Amino acid sequence: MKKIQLHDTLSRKRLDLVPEDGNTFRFYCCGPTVYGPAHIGNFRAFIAQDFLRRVIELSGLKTLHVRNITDVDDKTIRESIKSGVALKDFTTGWTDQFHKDANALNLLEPHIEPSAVEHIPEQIELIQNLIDKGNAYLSEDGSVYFSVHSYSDYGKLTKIDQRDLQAGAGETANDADEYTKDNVCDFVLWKAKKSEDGDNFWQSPWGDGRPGWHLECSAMGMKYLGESFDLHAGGVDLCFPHHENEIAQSEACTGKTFARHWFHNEHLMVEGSKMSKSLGNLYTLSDIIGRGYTASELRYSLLSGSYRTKINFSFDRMNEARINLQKIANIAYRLGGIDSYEDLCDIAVRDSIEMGAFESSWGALLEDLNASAALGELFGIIKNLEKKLVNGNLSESDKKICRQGLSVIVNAFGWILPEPDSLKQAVEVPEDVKVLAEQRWQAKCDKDWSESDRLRDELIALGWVIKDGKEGYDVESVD
RNA sequence: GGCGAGGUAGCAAAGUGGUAAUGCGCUGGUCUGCAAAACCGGUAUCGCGGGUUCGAUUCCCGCCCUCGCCUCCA
Repeated sequence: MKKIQLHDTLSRKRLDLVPEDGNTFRFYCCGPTVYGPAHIGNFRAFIAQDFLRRVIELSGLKTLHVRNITDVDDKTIRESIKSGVALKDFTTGWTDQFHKDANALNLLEPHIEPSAVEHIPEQIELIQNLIDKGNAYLSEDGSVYFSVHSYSDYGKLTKIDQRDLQAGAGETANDADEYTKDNVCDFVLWKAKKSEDGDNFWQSPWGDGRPGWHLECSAMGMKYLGESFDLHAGGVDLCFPHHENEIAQSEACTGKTFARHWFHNEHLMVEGSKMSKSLGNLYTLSDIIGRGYTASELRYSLLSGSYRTKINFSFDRMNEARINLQKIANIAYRLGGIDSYEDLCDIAVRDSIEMGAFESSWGALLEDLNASAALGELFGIIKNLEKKLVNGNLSESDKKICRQGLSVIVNAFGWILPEPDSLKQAVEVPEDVKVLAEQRWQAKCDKDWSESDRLRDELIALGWVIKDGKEGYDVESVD
């Protein structure tokens, strides 16, 4: 089977995705900061990562997927204190909520989901290492900073020139911290205890305090995936400074390449601008469901454009998702259903999966997860298949292969399909509706068109639509 | 100012040096008493101006516009 190709932010090239150990693809995703409900923009990132993982696994590779929970940082501490709940309880509540949403969106569970607050010893060790190597220094207030000057490759991910950093420093510096830094671009590894942090501090060789945000991902990534691993993922906004800093502190410490491949998804936009609380254009999964849409429809929407392109969220887009998912569900039903993800992965590990007519759609996914092209191919294939099914030109063995091919595509996108239309007719029709429908059919048979049309309008008003056939009719619920 | 993404039909969105997938919508047809549903078909010369080329939407140069990052952020 063809290799997966994926764009790499660091080299800015499309590269073959190959696990370093030739066996298991090890990757790290920056997880949620659990201080409130994740919004659908956050989920775009997690869905993109899930999509990547599914394609990798369906192509026959094993993965080791680590996604952290950020449960100690400025925001979690601030919000927990504001709500009067202990940090641990506060973050546990939002972590649970995140899991519920992730589950509804059919995200595969990461193999390891480390919590930052439970890895403080590892973070302290990393800091000590950096101090010993001369890459970090202690400031007067007991904080520890990473010295950007000490790492000559600083800025390689986002192509930042150190001179530019210094030039821009005067404008972007945080006044409160400025005097403690050799260079304003130095970033904090260990934050000295402050009164506003309440009880949320830990002991360290440099006094009480807490770890800096950038550090946790380096510490946990290296702990679970090794000093060098296959891929690191996150939203584009994390490129700088978060990932740039992760690279600096990790590589300064180990002298090895931190992540071999960088995967960044673009933002989700709403009404043409970035989703944010201040603009009031922020949606959570609950908001979407409250509007009558399903999590799967959201998932379809968020994957219907390239992960590297901004997507403008809209309810028109959600409606389109609904219609298309229904179309896919209908063909899936006619082919005999969808095979489970686990079964498909089992086959993929042993052998390449036969894609049959769906080869072109799958091929598009292997080329930098080209979802748009894959969907384009998919609908073309579906159209052909329907024609064959109608004409009875699809043999049982072809049908079986098609079912498998479609199953791979459906599972790669991770859609949970709705009931096919043909099963929806089984929905219980109320007696009075049945009576009206029967009366209409009679009127129609009697060629009493005005009465027939009147009864049909009446049924529509009740929310039922008549679909006439040659020998009879069906009654279906509108929507 | 620095870095980055993007401008393709009403909307969404791929793609390619040789006259542009796909989905929604719209529209014509078949079917129907008329509809609905279904099926068949139609629907763009690719931001603007130059250049390279036999030929550019696709390559190069300039310009305009949109958006993101540069402070926390998926």
